[in-house]
This record gives sequence, structure tokens and C-alpha cells, in this order.
Amino acid sequence: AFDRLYRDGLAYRTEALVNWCPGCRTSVSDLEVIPTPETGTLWSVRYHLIDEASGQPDPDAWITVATTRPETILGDTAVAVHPDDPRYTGVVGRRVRIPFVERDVPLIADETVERGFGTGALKITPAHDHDDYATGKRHDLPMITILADDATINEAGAPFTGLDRFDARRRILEELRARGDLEGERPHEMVIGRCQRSHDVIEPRLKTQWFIRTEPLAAVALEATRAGRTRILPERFEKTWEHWLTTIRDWNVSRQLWWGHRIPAWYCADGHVTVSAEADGPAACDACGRPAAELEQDPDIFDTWFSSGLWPFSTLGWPDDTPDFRRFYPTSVMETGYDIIFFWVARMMMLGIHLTGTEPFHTVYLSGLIRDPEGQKMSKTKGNVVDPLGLIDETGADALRFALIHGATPGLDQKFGRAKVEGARNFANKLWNATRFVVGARPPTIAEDAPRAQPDEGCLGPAERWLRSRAAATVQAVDEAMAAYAFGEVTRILYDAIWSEFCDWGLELAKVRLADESLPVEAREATWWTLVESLDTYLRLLHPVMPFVTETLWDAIPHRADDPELLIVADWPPVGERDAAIERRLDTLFETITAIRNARATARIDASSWLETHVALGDDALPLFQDLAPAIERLARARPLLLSPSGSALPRPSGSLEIVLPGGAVEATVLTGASDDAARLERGRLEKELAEAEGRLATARARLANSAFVGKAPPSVVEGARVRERELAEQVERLRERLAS
RNA sequence: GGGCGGUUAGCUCAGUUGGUCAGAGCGCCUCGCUUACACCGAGGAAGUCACAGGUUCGAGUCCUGUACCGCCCACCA
Repeated sequence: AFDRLYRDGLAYRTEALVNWCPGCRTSVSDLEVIPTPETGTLWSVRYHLIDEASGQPDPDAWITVATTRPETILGDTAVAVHPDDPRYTGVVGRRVRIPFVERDVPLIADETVERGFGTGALKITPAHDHDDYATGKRHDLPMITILADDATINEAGAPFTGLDRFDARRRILEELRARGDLEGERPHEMVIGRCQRSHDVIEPRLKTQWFIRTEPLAAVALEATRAGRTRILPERFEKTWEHWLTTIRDWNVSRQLWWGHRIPAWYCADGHVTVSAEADGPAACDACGRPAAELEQDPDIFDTWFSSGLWPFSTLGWPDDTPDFRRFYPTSVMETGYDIIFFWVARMMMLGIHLTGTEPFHTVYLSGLIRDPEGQKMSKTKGNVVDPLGLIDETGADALRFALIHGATPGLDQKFGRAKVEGARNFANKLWNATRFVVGARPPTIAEDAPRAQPDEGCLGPAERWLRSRAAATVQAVDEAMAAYAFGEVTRILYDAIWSEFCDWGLELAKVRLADESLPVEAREATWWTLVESLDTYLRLLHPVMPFVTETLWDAIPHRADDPELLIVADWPPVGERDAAIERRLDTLFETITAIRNARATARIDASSWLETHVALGDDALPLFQDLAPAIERLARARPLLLSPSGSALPRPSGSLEIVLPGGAVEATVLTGASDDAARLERGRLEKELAEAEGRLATARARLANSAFVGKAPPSVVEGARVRERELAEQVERLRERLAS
């Protein structure tokens, strides 16, 4: 890759100002310099003007400069003021004496100087400051390096040679004060660049190193996102992307470290450069033909992100045209944290497009960061890091995966702790037990190793049709969420479908039918096959999130002849057919059961006692309720259970529990055997329900009475409001009847 | 100095194109060992959706501003 970049004119070696970390003894990229706000000191220092006659500094004439880094005085090669600054119009062009090094430097005018800052006069240290470097270039100033690699003062900084930079600063200040040239000092809020890794103060300094010319690379990366060939999600990050890539500077890729890919560049005695992609290096110098034995390889290595930037294709055998590369490049979706969008994603894009001609992925999905339960960034020094392996030992990898995905919203950080993993572990456990139940509930008429059979359509009851319809709904919902990269939504859909629908209602209904000896064998078999079918669907849907437990459980259920050995390669489930009518009626049935349970609990009736219960409901749902009567009996502890068409007179002995469903479509009476206490509690519940229903009814009526609403809202919305109003009115009426009697 | 995100039940967070969206999990309260599961089951309480304006018949949901928390980018020594 480097060889290609070099030959394409995109890699070059030059002496330039780099970010030097004295602690790591290496240069680092701009991205690895962390701007850190700190309170420093701003010192005012007098530089004496040179008397033009004597050529000596004038003790009584000076210009005062402001600096936060007095040690860099040793490297000053100019003093700059703004050209339009009236205070200095007379002195521009004269020379000043730099103390200690006794160097005379020009007083120059440059528009970048802020007149309002400090004294309006700025010392220029081109070899140790990015701004000054630019100024030095503009004015062709000498660049004097005064620091060694360990940030001690070098020979150029005599008489302070050998002192650490901060010791040198103290000494210099002392001496300036002694000379009377330290005019003042004051605290100064500033931003200091520190090393991302060692936190040392970064020293800008001159080094001869390799750079990647980023502008053309950034241009093609930008073009790819602008044209939509690569999409960044969430979209708002495209703005960040644009900004960074349009202001990007050339990338220093040389590192003076040991671990990494060594830079494949060789130098001869004449300083010629030979870059080679050969494993053993070049045979001879490209320029002068000196043999390999006389060449020396660059001791530096690449920035780790240079190597990482090649990942999408270097892992596939590139630059060879391998089957893997042909099959898997370009990749599809790049998922990573937003914190490395520049470090990694941008580099993969720039290098990938240039080197392969194709964007490495069509979508970049940026997730948030995982933080500790208090919202702190996890760090080893803080000790708040979750050890995934330890957690996996405790709760399983599936639980960890589920928890991380469940809690994730694209691009937003999530607080993460034990509680979330435990919830996911419980879910896995629930699924495990549900499967255990299904496997154990196999009717004896079905052989243990029987191949998977379709439920007999003719034998399906409403519960079975409901299970199938809900499974279809879940497949559809999961498909949509997946397509939208809403992975947290995927887990939420599956959690609800499996726990609240399949387990809470589906299995409970199935238990009753499976145990019903009065039904023909075929009916019970159909119920079981329906359970297997739904479970099979849910396991397939959940597999990407919880691969291990689903794989194991899937192995335990009967399979079709064309199923593969493993779930991981099994087909994604197709969307089945919905049955809206069944879903609606079952919902009503569930609501009825819940309402009866609620009434019983409110009246503090022993949950295990069986009570005579009367239910009246509309003709459309009545047959279904009759069909599922045994299940209602069991789930509502309603026995005997009497079902009748709505409008039928229900018995209302004292102490009975009165139930009216929203909409008034279902009414029920539970005979408690009369207890004053129960009756009182029950009445309180009914009154509360009435008050709530009346409140909603008033709101609904007010809305419909508003001619603007009726006139402007879409007809479907108005119609919906009318239906709601009717239902509430019905419910209120029924409740009043109950309370009156 | 620019740019961005967050502010919804005690806690952690969902809420796609504005119209039963006020939700989930945990926690809490009351019951319960009913033949898959107490890592469970049944029921329940709990939010003026940060604040102030505005648009609209209608706004957590759109616009403007404010406050607080956080992040990114940035060559005022």
C-alpha cells in the first residue's frame, strides 16, 4: 500500500513540524494530541532593541512580548507585530536581541498577530510552535531546534543545555527577573496539547518523517459520501465527516516505536530514497544503483491507524486477487464507535478507495460508547472497566450481546452495568425454559424423532391461528427494524413477542388444549406443531443477537428435511400471513381475563379459588370465547364459566364483581359468595373506572364538538374519534348501570 | 470561537413520516411454590414528556429562544 501511495505521489518524506511526545519518544498524529484546558501563566518579557549605531542592545529601548513558554525564547528567530498597529509602526524592520543566546533577530509585521492580545508583540519560534512555523515559512526565518528527543535543552540552547524543558523555564524566568527584563506575569487560561497515550505535554518540533498527502484522498472519500455510495448513520455524523475531511492536514505516519509495520523505505549514503514492496527490500538504490548491502532501511514504523486503515482489504489477501478479496470486498456495513470515525473509518475510506478503486463499505453504522453505570467513560486507570470475559462466565455471551444491543441507540452513549446483563440473562433463561416446555409437551402420538410437520390447517383453533399470526407480525417487524439499522428495536420486538406473547399467552393457552383429552388427537398434535413452528421462527429471528442459546435450543426441536445442521446457516424466516380478526378477538379475550384477574385482586379474593363467572359479549366474538372456554376458565379461575350474548341479563347478587371492558363490548360478573369487604373494594374500583371513562369521554366529546377539528382533520382521524366516543359512552353507561344496581 | 448530542415514571432508556404514544426493563407495593421458568407467575402504584414562546383543528413529536449536562472540531502567543 505504501509503495503504491509513494509511486502515486501521495507519500512523501520531509522535514516538518511534528507533534512530539517526549514521554513516548515518538511523533503522533494531530488526532492524538488532546487539547487540554489548563491554567498557565502569561509572562511579559522585554527584548531589547538593537541600537543601530553601536550594534548593541539598547538598555533603555525594548519591546515587550507575551509568552506562556519562556524556554522557547532560546529558539526565537523573530518578533512579530501587526502591520497596522500604531504602537509599533516605528520599530518594524529593526532588530532585537534574544537573551541568553545573544541572537539578533528582525522585528517583522504579520497580519496573524492579534493586536489585542498581550502587548500585541509576539515572539516567533518557528521550530517549536505550529503558528510560528507558518509565520517562519512566510518570512523565511531560520528554524532553530532547541530541544532534544527527551525534551531537554540541546546545544542550540546553551547556556541551558541539558536542562529539562520545565527546569529550563524556571531558570530562564529567574534570570530574566534578575536582569529586570521580566516585566510581569499573570494567570492565563489556555489549551495545552497533551499526548493521548502518555498525557505528556506535546512539543511541536522539526523532524524528517513520512507524510501522506491527504487532500486528494479526502476528496475521493468526500465524493463517495456525497454521492451516497457510502452512507453514514446516524446521518448527523456526515456533517462531522464533511468538516474534518475538508480541513484535513497531511498525515504524519512515521512513528519512532518498536511495534508495528516497519516503513519499507531505504536510504543510501547520498540520501536517495527507495521504497519497495518486496519482502526483502530493494535490490539496489533506485537513484544511484548502490547495492542493497549499502542501503539502510528507515527505522520507523507506521502509525497503527495506517495499518488499520488497510484492514478491509489487507485481511482478504490484497494486493493479490484472491477469492476472498473477490467475494468479500467491498464489505457491506462498517459498525464502530463514533469516537474513531476519523482515526479509522476515514482512513479506511481514503486508503480503500485509492488502493482498490472501490469504497470499502456502503454503510457506516456508528454506535455510541459504553460508559459505566455513572456515565463515566470506562478506563483502566479508573478501574471502572467491565471485563467481558468475566461477565460472560457469569451470565453467558448471549446475555452480554443482548444487553449491549438492547440498550443501544445509534450514535448515543449508553450507561452499562450488571443490571442490564442480568435482565438479558433472565430473558435467555426464559427462552430456555419455554423451549424445554415445548419439547416436553410433545404429544405421545408424535414420535420423538418425528420430522417437522406442518400443523394440520383443519385442526387449528383460534389460539393456534393467533400464534401464527403473531409470529408473522414479529417477522415483519424485525425485518423492518433490521432494514432501518434499529437493532435495539429488534431486541425489544423479540423480547416482547417471546416473553409477553408467546410465553405469557401462547404457552398458557396451549397447555389447556394439549391437556384436553376430549379433543381429537389431531387437534392436540396441531397445537404442538404450531408451538414448534412459532418457536422455530423466534429462534431464527433471535439468532443474530443470541447465537449460542438459540443454536442449542434449535437443535432440540424437530426440523424440516431441508433444514441445515446448524441454525447459523438456516434460512431467515419468511413473513407469514396475518389474521387481523383473530388478533383483535384474542386481544379482547386477554383483556377480559386480565380484567377479571384485576377485579379479583382488588377485592382481595384468593387467586386460587374457583368462582362462578358470567360473561356476556357480542356475537362476533362469542364463538371464539366458547372455543377457548377451557382456557378462560383456567387463566381467570372462572368455573363454572357461563358465556352469553351481549344484552343477556347477568346475575348480580350482592358482593359480585362487576366488569365492563373499554368499549362495553364485554361485561362480566364474578360471583364471590358475598363479602361486604369485597363488595366495598369492588365498588371503589368501579367508581374509579367510571371516573376515568367519563374523563376520557368528555375529552373525546370536546374534540368532536370542535368544528375546526371535524372540518380540518383527515376523515379517518375524525371517524376514529367518533368510534372512540361511542365506545366510551357505551362503557360509561354500562358502568353506571352496574353502580346503580 | 464554531458544530453536535442529551434533558420522557425513583433508576436506565424506547418513542419511525405530528392524531388511543404517554411506553418498556429494573426498582417499589399486594398476592402466589397453579404439572417450562421464583433468573418465575398474577395484579398494582408511579410522569404538567427541562423551561418559555410559536406554528397547527391537534405537538415529547415541527420552529424560535433559554437553562443545565456532555461531546467533537479549532494555529490568540
